[in-house]
Amino acid sequence: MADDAVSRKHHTPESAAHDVEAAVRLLDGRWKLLILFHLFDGRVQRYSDLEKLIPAISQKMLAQQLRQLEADGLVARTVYPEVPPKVEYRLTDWGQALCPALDGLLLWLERK
Amino acid sequence: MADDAVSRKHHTPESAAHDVEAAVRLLDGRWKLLILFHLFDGRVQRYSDLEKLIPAISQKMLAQQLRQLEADGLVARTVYPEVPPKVEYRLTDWGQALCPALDGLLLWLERK
DNA sequence: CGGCATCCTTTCCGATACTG
DNA sequence: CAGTATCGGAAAGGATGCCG
Repeated sequence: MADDAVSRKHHTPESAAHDVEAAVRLLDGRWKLLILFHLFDGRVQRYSDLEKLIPAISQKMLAQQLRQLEADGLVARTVYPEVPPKVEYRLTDWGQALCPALDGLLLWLERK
Repeated sequence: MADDAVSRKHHTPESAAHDVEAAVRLLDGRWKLLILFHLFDGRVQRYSDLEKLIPAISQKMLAQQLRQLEADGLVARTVYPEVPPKVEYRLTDWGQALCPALDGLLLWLERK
């Protein structure tokens, strides 16, 4: 058996393409990568912090992209029941683990 | 100054996001990953082979996605001046080098 | 065989206004 | 402060027909 850390799912061209597409779809959307890279250093950011860090984004898109990242399990959202409201965003462990994978893409791009 | 294989471009959140977006855009398009994974094993495929391998794709999209992959340097196109025409597609070295980077994304996805 | 041109539908996204 | 609601334009993508 020895079916441990080394074992990998078997992929056909179709299944590999399907799975990579699923991964890419998680990153798709005009602003998601920008948001992620502002969280990769482990910082926790408030909604208004992200608005300042990404000046060109509209509130609609910021909220929408954050909702999707949260629904997909990359970002965690914490609401503090205060007045005025305070909401913080940070990466999940899994979201943080995306960083080296994206670095692989950067290395590939630099190789061009 | 020992500025060799270890040296890396310095990235801000903006530049890293911008570069990864550029990489993702090369893969974006409903069918590109499917096409790439049918070429990753080193096989050379004719236009009509790809049509058979990806039955759901329209001719318009197959041609368009192949043009973009070619323009972006991932795929090489060879035309044989015969009647009837014969056109073959294969990965460039750089295109082939994308495979391990995508595998990193697969590993990340499997980790979920 | 290996396309390109055209039309049409769908999805994405920016701008703006409003709210607990 | 942290969103939601609505509108309209732009862009991606599917269906179909024609061509060297």
